[in-house]
Amino acid sequence: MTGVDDLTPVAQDYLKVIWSATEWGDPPITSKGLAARLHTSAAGVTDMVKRLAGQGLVDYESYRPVRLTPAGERLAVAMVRRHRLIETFLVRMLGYDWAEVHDEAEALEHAASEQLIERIDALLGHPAADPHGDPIPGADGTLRRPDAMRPGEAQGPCTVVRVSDADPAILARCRDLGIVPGATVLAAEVPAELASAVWVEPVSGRASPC
Amino acid sequence: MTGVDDLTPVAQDYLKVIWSATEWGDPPITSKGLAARLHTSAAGVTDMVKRLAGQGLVDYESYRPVRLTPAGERLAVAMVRRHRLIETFLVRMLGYDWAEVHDEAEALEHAASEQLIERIDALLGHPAADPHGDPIPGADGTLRRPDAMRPGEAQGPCTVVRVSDADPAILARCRDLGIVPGATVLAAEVPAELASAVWVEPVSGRASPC
DNA sequence: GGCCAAAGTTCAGGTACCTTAACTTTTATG
DNA sequence: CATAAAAGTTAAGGTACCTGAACTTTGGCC
Ligand SMILES: [Mn+2]
Ligand SMILES: [Mn+2]
Ligand SMILES: [Mn+2]
Ligand SMILES: [Mn+2]
Repeated sequence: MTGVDDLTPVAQDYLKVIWSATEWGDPPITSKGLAARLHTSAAGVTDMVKRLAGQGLVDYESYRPVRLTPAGERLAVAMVRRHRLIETFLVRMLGYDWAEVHDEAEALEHAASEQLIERIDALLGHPAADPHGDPIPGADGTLRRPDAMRPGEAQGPCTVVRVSDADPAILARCRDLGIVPGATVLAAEVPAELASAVWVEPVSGRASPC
Repeated sequence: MTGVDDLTPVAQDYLKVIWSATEWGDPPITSKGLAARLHTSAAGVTDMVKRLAGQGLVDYESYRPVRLTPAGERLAVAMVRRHRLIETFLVRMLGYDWAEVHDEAEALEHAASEQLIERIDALLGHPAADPHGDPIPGADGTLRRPDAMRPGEAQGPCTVVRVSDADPAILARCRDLGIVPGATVLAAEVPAELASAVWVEPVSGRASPC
């Protein structure tokens, strides 16, 4: 199990979802969560998770949440890198809207070769984050996680760091309100129903006194 | 069976290979030919061809070559369009060499959405041919087949129309010799071992008397 | 026209992934 | 802490694709 393309597309998606579940502080994912995100049945999840455990990619005990092994995590991060680079490419080079890019990347990530991914990365100038503000892991697996908070936990002017790409409708609304990574907003002005999808960082110290 | 993404990737490849076999005047493909091109066993081909026949995409009689039905041809041409647009995109936008582009396109063609294909087509300015000179079918299935001949059948200065992309080594040699679509060569100067991979068109009338 | 090699098919069986239905374990809660 | 709902697993079975081995058909050749 040396590289990501020794895996089936389904296995690639499982690892990616298991990894992503904990990226922003949530607990390890359960069978139910996997079934929901992968649009499959709970029975199918049990089946597949056992296969992944057999390959040494996840640690699994019956009736317990799934966790990645170091080997599984390495491959999961490689898939996340692929996904986010492809999303960035589609938005920057092909005019995709950030709300529609996810599904396309979800399919392409399994078909792109390592070579294509590295060419895209170079062409884009090694971007640090995808269109939603999610950090893009390096080719070596390194990942710089921004320490961001929810608008409810912050005060005053904040830089938008990330908007969850889980719901295209929320992305469209945020785009219309100018709530996009890099933009400055007042924490209190983020609508309540969007707040749980938005991560911000208070504008630092006395640097930007506008 | 309305669109190409109602098919499995394997079915997509079968249709594309069956169609491509006859593109340059060769007879309908046999089981052996399909097995060779698709890197699978003869038994697997029989199995799959029956499935395609069951879906009304091919006409099939035991021990006879396979032919596409009109429905199958429509979908095959759509796949050829995808493949060739992706090849063109990879060469023009991502710096791929024409000898390495085929395998990448072979995978991406199954993952790209119709929307992505049309965006690529527009971004490239609706190219008429792929990097090897193979004509790109229109979104409506129309295809203009250039009437070209082999170097052995021509005389004097010719425009290179197409180089078969079946063998990357031949592509690399042709590239080094300047035998690329659009270039002018003397028919007699195309090396014998490359001639069967090259299609040319005599430079017309007295137009280019150099 | 019969024979034989090549081509093609059938058969038995395997893997990955998926489903529904029945069953078990966990957990929440009164 | 008993119990019911929720979560999770097991079991049985299905589809797509694939393989090797045994068998059948085809087509070229003397
Ligand atoms: Mn995916
Ligand atoms: Mn994203
Ligand atoms: Mn393909
Ligand atoms: Mn080509």
